[in-house]
Amino acid sequence: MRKACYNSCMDKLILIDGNSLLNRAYYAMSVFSTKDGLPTNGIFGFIKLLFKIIEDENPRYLVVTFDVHAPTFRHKMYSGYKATRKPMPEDLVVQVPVLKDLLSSMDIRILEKAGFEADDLIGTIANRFPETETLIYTGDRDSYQLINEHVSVCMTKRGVSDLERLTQANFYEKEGITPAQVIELKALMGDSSDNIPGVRGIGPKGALALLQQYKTLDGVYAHLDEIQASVQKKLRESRNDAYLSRKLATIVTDVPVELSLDECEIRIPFSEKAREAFAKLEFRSLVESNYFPERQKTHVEFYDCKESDLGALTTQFSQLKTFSFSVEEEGVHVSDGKSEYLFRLRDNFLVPGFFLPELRPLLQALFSEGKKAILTDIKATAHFLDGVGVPLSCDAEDISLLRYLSDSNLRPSGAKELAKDFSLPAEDCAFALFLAYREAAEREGEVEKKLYRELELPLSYVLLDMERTGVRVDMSKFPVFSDRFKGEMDALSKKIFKLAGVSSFNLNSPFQLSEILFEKLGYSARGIKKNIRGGYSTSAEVLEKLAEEHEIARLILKYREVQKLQSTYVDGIRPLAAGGIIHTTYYQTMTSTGRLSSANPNLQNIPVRTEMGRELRKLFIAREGNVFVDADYSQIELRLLAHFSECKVLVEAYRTGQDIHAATAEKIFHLPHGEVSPDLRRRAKTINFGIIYGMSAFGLAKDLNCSTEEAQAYISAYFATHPEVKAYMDENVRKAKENGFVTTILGRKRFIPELKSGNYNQRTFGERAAMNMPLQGSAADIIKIAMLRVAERLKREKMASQLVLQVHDELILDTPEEETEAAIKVLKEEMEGALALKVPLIAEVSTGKSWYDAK
DNA sequence: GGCTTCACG
DNA sequence: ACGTACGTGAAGCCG
Repeated sequence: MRKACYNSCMDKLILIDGNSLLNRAYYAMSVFSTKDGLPTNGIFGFIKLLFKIIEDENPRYLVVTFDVHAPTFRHKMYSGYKATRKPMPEDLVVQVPVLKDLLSSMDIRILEKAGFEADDLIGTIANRFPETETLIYTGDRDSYQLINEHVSVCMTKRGVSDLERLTQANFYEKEGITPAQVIELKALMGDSSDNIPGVRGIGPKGALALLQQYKTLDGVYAHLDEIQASVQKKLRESRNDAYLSRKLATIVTDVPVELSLDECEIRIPFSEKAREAFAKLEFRSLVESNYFPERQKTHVEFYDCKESDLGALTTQFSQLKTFSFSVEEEGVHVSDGKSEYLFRLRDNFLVPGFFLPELRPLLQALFSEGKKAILTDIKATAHFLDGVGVPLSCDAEDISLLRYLSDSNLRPSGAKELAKDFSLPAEDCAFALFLAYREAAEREGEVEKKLYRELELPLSYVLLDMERTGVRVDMSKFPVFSDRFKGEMDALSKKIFKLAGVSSFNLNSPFQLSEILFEKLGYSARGIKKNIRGGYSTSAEVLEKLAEEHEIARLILKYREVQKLQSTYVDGIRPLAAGGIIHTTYYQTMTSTGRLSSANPNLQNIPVRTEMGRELRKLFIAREGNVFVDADYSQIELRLLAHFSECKVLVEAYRTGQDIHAATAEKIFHLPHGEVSPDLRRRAKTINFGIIYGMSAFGLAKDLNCSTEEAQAYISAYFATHPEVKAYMDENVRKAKENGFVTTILGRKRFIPELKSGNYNQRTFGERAAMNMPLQGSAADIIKIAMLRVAERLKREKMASQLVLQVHDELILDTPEEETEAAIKVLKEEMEGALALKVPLIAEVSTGKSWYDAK
């Protein structure tokens, strides 16, 4: 909400490039529309951003500019003009007039003028009120030239929420030129998206170098003779273009428009007319916000549980059908969609069991059968209720899951943050859940709704059971491991210090270690990596190179391994194993691909690759009289690659049950069948992994410890023998660039805003993510289906086996011994039958008394 | 709190 | 010409 603004606060003017921000908002939101089919995602995103700007900046004045679609004055001057900008998609075009009407209804000043770009209008206004602090919101870097002591630019980066603020103070530091040099730069380098030719043959690098030396275009041409011959030639040939470009790039700051500051003043709350316009667009959640006078009032009532009579409220709540509920530090929030009730905790802090007995009848009334609870996190709420001894017997909706399915890049947010999103005060966080649910219900597409209702929501209950059940650990083994590891570390560190010729140093400090290795001992290895702060890297990769010659590096590697096992897996896990059972938390909304993650402790990264580490799996044991039944999908991501790409070689190999890595080796190394050496098979395996990750020659080379050229040859050979895979990957990237997102086999979406980045690294990262996500995410989809099927079937067949672990492609049951055969059957059948692909899905099952044995 | 390192799929 | 595999969580150091 607009904060009170006193004497210290200067009147601020916000200038918004309407087309630019609408465009960003459109691509940042998933597609949704009103019940009449009018798409509104761009408008919605724009308004959210507008509200955020108002909240963050508290401006007194605000103007939104729009382009009128006609060739503009500046562009017309250049005869070669033709639009190279991507045309607006049709379902965004229709949103433009609607947005303008909406802004008008809010009494927000709109500025547009035929023949002038939004840029020019913004420049004109920024120029006109030099007394006023002015902030320009745009995605157009041309606007940088407008920066001065009273004008700053907020640049939209990826999506819309990420903004970079450029001011006179920080501009040079960030961009390497002054704002005034922006047009000089463009004059030299040009801009294809704006049809500014620039100097043919000079790019960003060259232009920057010239400007650093000669400051301006005039300066460059005044010193032509000093400039290196090849560049000089280009400059001479393109002189006219350069000066024309400079003109084209210069924003007009004297457009004839009439505008006074008074007309730009924003008035909050907005009018009744605006409220109706919002309602018409079905932005019901926003209608309820403080921006409108008619917002349903929420009554916040405080109860000290000790002193209040909760009986009347309990009766009142027991009549409710739907309610929202959130546990916060200061207390428990409940809303009926009209009011907010806060059950404040003594000392404003949640101490389990401290106040709760008094609240139990009320909670029982709320969570009883037949009701519906709107929550941010069903699992967390259920665990909370477990602590009070109240069962969660009613239906529940989970806002976190809904948000996650609408955009897997969103970080999980609690009720308090949702309240902020809706411009509500934090006390109204339960009420915010109502709004969030309504909004999600209004706007999610059918695919998201199905994924929510049929996959993630039921899965959350399966995960809840897994977390409640927990995994048994053998407490007696902790000291055994601890003693062994401590002894080992002692011996290793003594030897290391001796070889280093020092009495001691902190082996766990990469900095101290690098000093010893690279300065005191003066070692160096080919391609020693520097880390960000310029220091030497001591990563395993570097140490392994060093280890070829130096005993000390071998010992340090060993020390590192043992130290990791001790600190993370013994000392880290032991305190979480109170009572001999570990209850990990599975996060269902943490990853951008759809995978689960596990924390406190993380049970998805228990060592397995080295024998010493793998021994730790002896800590995890089945319950008394039980065994673990453990099944993992065999190469599920590669099988999905075969499925999606329909690559003949891959499909054939999987249908006939071949050793896939050996088969790959035969193809790319042109070997006769059955003559693959273990080493070549290993290489092929690495290449197969590389394919899944959107491999680069460099990355593959690093992993194979070979030259980049050699790695590139492998990649070329792979794509030559698997052309459909190449086509599939290219198609993934193409679609991702076109739509802004990629999808899994079930339609789960991941937006990849990095693909639109001007930064090469970000963009190629986006491309790799676009290749990987459909595979990793589809594998996640499939094991989630399998988990639902396994849980359901165990229940249906009244078995006592319990799901206890999920490790991405692996499921583990804790099974009574006499049930072992049945459990194997259930696990294998439900995993393999989870989804029918063009190649078989295979789950490999093993059993054992401990996780170590179940391999 | 950011960086480095390293455990897993 | 330029840095690079995809996705996580946890521990320890250092400012």
